Formats: sequence, structure tokens, C-alpha cells
Amino acid sequence: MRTMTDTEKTAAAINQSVELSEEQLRQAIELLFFAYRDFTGEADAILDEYEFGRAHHRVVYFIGRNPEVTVTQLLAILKITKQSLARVLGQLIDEGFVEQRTDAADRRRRLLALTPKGMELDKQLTKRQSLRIAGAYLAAGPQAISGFRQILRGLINAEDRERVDGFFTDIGSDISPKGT
Amino acid sequence: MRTMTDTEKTAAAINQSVELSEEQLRQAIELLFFAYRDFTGEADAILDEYEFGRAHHRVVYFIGRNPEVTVTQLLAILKITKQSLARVLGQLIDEGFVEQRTDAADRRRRLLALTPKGMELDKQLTKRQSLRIAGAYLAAGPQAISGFRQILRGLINAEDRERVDGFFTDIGSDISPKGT
DNA sequence: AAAAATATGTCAGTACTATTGACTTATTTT
DNA sequence: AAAATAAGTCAATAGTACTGACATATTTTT
Repeated sequence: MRTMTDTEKTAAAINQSVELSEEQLRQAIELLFFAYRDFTGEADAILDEYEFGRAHHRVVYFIGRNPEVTVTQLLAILKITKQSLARVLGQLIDEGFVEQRTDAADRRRRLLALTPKGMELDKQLTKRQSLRIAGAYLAAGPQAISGFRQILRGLINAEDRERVDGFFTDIGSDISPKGT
Repeated sequence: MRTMTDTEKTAAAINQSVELSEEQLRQAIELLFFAYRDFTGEADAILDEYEFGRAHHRVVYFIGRNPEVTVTQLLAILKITKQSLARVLGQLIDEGFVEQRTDAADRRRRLLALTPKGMELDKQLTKRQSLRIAGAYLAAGPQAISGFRQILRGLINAEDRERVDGFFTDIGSDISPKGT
């Protein structure tokens, strides 16, 4: 009686653990719900100080991440309407967190960027969330990080996946021990 | 002067060898944002048919998951106020998706459960989201699933982690669907 | 040059979710 | 009997987002 090869063992293991029970899928739903709730709740205290809401946070975040983004591009990223963005963006501009300049190449366009004040806010908001993520990353290790990324990427609509692919496509390797 | 324990040495080693760049952490923030947005968007079309919103979805989901849950427990899970829940829960009860009965052991309590109609809605809503998750799970494989879970669990506030431990650990007695 | 399309901005009205605060009723615990 | 707990309700407010309609400036197409 022959023994299984390593490959066969792996295949069997995959088959067994890939049996996706309703229980397992519901667990994933709940993980997402609680993780997202706690993750977004992180910045709320800071936002309150500025009398801003989560919509302001998202706008600040994505302008910070994509300097010189246009209004239309921002709408595409956030998937909200122009009217919804207007309120939030207007406040951020009025209060000096975001600045607009006309694109010289196409004068219909307004290029959006954070002011130093806006960068400061972005940094403050992102720091908290980053700490939470860093904690989870460090506790779980590089393999887990790779899996986390792969699955979340798979949950994103195909059209938007490229947005999160960042500058490196070799998922997993970028977290490995430095210098070795 | 005391020496480091093995655990401390390990922690120190991890801290030194793993470099979490701002870029990596921002990528995680974006993964969460897009994945959660697309994941929750999945059920919207169905909810529209019933003229319900996402709040109704969450309530149906958690009652389905925890039959005989009380109002207070549901508030603790959802972390919203009683007044917020009242509107949504009232509608669900009025329209026959959720039923209430008085707890015989403590007649102040109302035990909540889905009616067959409510179960049908829950199933319909969960199916879509489960398919999305199953797709990502199957594409990424068991190791990735494990990592995904570990990291998301690490993002959840410590108090609530037990809620998502599911079949692995004994869940907090406050929510379990009674028995012992 | 005129027409069409694009990018942005704005006004008005509506819906959903969620909040704080105050108060009531019923029931159980102290 | 008093205090605490569980649930329900009323009123007012805020934040986010939507649809629809329309205006202006600029660029592209015809």
C-alpha cells in the first residue's frame, strides 16, 4: 500500500479545509462586520474634535493618497454622487484642509490636494488606524498578512482590484524581514 | 537586573525584523475600505425590494444568528442606541419578519427570533455575500483563509473577539442560544 | 463656427441611519 | 419598599446619501 506524496497530502488538506460550510462563511461575514466597525470607529474621536464625520475622513484620505486628483476621479473612487461630495469637499476647502487649483492642461478640471493643515489631519487620523493594523500584522506574521491581502482583494469588485494593487504586485514578499 | 524571557526575545526579534512601512499600512486601509464597500453593496438590491436599509439587514442577520437574543444583547452586538434599533426592529416586527416573545424566566425580557418569512430574507441576503466570500476563499486557498481570519480577528476590539471565535472556542455565554 | 460632450458647481427636496435626552411601564433584585 | 434592570416611546437634531434639475466654463467633435 503506497503512501501519499507531499503534493497529494497538500491537495487532500486543501479539499478538506476548503469545504465551505455555512458556518465558516457566516464567521467571515461577522469578522468583516466587527473588524470594519472597530477599525472605522478608531478615528471618530479625532473627527469629533473637528466637527467632521466619516465622509470627511474618506475624502481627506483619498486626496492625501492621490494628490492632484480631480473631482470626477474622486467620485469614481468613493462611488458617491457629486452632490454628496460637494457638501463635504466644500467644508474641507472652506476650512483650509483641501486646496483646489485649475489644471493648466484642461482648465475645466480642478486638481485637489491637501494643505499642510490637511496633511496634518490625515496623518493624525491614519496613525490610529495604522497602529491597529500594525498590531494585528505583527501578532499574526507575514504569512497571515499575505492571506489577509489575498482574500480582501478577492472580495473587491474586479473593476476596482487594481486600485489596491499599489506599487508592488508580489504580494507577501514586501513584509518579509528586512535586509535578508 | 533581570533577563528577557523567551517570549520577550521573540517579540523583540519580530519588532526588529519586520518593517511595516506606511505604504503597507495604507494598502491595508484601502483593502478594508474597498472590500467592505463591495461586500456590503452586495445585498442592497434585495433590500431595496423590501424597502429596507442596511440597518434592517444587520438586525435580521444577528437575530438569525442568535435566536432568542434579547433586545439588550442585540444592542450590545450592534453598538447602536435603543432608539435607533427601535425603528428598524419595529418595522421588522410589524411586517412579520421578526417575532418577539416574553422570556418565561424573566418576564421583562423579550426574546427575538426570525419568523419563517424572516429566515427566508436572511437566507436570500446571506447567500449573495456568502458566494462572494466563497469565491475569494476558494481562489486563495486554506492558508490564506487562516491568515485572513487571524488578521481580522486582531483588528477587532479585544472585548468582542470572542464573538467571532465561533466553533473554535466557547463563545461568551451572554449571546449563546441558551441550552446550558 | 456651431454643436456636442465634459467637468464642475449649485439648488431643492427626500430618505435612512443614528444620536442625545427625557420619560413611562413592567418586572426583578436588593 | 426601594433600587435596578429591560423594554418601549416621544421629540429634536445631525450626518450621509440620494434623485432631479439646472447653470457655467471649457474642450472636443462635427
